[in-house]
Amino acid sequence: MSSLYQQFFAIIREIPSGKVASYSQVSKLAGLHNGARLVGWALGTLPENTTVPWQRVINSKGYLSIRNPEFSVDRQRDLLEKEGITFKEKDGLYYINGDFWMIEK
DNA sequence: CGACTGACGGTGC
DNA sequence: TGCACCGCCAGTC
Repeated sequence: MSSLYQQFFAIIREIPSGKVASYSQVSKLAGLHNGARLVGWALGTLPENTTVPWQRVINSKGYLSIRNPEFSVDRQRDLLEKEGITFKEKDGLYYINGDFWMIEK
């Protein structure tokens, strides 16, 4: 595990319930100019039973773009709805309203 | 060791 | 408005 992982995970753990952050925002907080892909890759290495709130990290458009079967979109949406976040649906894709960003875009 | 890839994003056309 | 291209860093082949 490189310290970069720890950076990402530490930041993600600080996202409050009911709020979300984008991959880009997380990477910037970790000191990278644009490490969005890295954040996604790092999250993909998490075990299924991780304590990291991975569901609170989404892409900058507000869409859930997860593809990993261990962490499906349905599961992510379910977890976030339990935290009070509401979704809209379009063409089979789910996206948030825009009032749930931990950091303004 | 080089090329490719990834839960992405910004820029440019 | 939508799409193609490039960059970000680490891991794998």
